[in-house]
Amino acid sequence: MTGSNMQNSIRVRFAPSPTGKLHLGSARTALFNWLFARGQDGTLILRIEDTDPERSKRSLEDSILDDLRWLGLDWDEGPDTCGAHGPYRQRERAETYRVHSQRLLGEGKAYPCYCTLEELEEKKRQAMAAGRTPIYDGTCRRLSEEERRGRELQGLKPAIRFRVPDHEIFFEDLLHGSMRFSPDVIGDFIIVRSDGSAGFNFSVVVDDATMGISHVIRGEDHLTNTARHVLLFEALGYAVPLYLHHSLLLGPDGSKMSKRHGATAVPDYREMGYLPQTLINYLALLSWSPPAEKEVLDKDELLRLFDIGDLSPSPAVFDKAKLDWLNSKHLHMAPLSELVRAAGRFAPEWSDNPHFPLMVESVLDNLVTLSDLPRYLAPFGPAEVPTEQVAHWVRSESGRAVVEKAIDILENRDLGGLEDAKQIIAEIKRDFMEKGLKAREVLMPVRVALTGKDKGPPLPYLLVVLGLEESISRLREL
RNA sequence: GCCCCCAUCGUCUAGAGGCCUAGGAUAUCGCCCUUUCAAGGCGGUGACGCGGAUUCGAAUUCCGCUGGGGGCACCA
Repeated sequence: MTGSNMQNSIRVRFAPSPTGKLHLGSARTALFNWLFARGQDGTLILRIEDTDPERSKRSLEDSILDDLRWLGLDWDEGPDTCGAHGPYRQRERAETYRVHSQRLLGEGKAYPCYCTLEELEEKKRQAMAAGRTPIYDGTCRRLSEEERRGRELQGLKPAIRFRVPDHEIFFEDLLHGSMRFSPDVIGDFIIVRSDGSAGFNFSVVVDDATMGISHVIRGEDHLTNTARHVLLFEALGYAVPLYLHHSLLLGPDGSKMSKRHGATAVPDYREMGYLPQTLINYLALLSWSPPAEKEVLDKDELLRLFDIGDLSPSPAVFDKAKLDWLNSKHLHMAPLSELVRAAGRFAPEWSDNPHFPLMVESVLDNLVTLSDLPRYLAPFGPAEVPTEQVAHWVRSESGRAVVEKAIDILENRDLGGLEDAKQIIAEIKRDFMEKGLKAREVLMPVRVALTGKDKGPPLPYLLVVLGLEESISRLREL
């Protein structure tokens, strides 16, 4: 990834965890960060939050990077680059976390906690039952040195908890304004697990601090976590970054979009035949609207118009119908060559045909996604036996006459390209329309004779792709 | 349960006290165009959650309620 050379102090990050494929909601977060960074000449950092050894998979990291590239969201520093603030995988940053946690321990801002998982579970259950906020009760907070030694001798491996100070927490959110949290609702939280690995809240803060992150742009599900983060920044003596929590992406039922809403991963949409520019455009339209009323935008236009401060604070429901509409728009905007390249895998049985670009062009108006291709391209295949409903077109007297005439014209003409074909069709049409037939009474018999169907691409395309010989032979077969 | 966020057509949104008998997009319905299917053009249906307060005047400000969402892990 090549980055901007005109970097200033604006540094933002996108920090996916490789526990699943790139989610649409994550992609939207990535897009907001990207638009902000690229629009401000800032630096975009890609950080892999793989601290959960159970669920993190390297193959998923690869697929996330792959999907980000497919979307055209590039980064300046990340696991695949050599940046000054690396490494960019949290699992490779253990030493940094260790140093920082030791510091907090040494300063008494954190303490070892020997409570077992079972004990904690029970405490939580009791708190819930009693109607209290299920936060840590502070059992290990005031353990004496002796008590600690005692537990160590028992062979207990402590986790490290942050000692939440007894003062209110304030921070500004760029979208939500002033936020205030009481320390009573927070409770000492784990910063290092008993296996020695850093917890999420801790590694995020240490990384944001040591990577020089200036703006943290993330989903609103992190809004309450931010209170903890601010506390950690302060305890560590680092400057608190600016925060912006954007709205969440919702499923049709109004809850946070998740697997049970169906396809939620970027690669799912890729496979369904949506274009990357569609996804980018659509994701940007959720919680944001362009100042002019033009909604179909490419990445350059987005970059020019988008202002992260204009984001709406209220959540947005993902609407596939509008995504479909947008995709058909982008299908029309994309250069044919690009489309043909992307279309190949959706219509492998056709992609080697020298007329493939023409075929794609002929059905463009019908497509919602590229996966619709085979269905609409079918008329280019072997002719079908006409069903009863369509057979009448070629059985009628005028229908037969039209077909005869078409054969006659085709036998005496060259068929070089689309223009020739258009002329041929026009000629057939002209002849019979002068005799009082309607256009459809002329062209439907030809269509049915050629394909056996009453639906399909414009006739000139059919002629060119089928070729003169094949066209004539199909007309004759009738 | 506690804490936090949010609240305009089904959906995405415009609207920062009078320009709003609330605008656009999508979806939906109808008409036109059309060799088919589409695409396109035109038009219709459709929303300020409720209650107070402030004000000459509130979708727009304030409070309460209701509703929805998120968080409260040795997940991220």
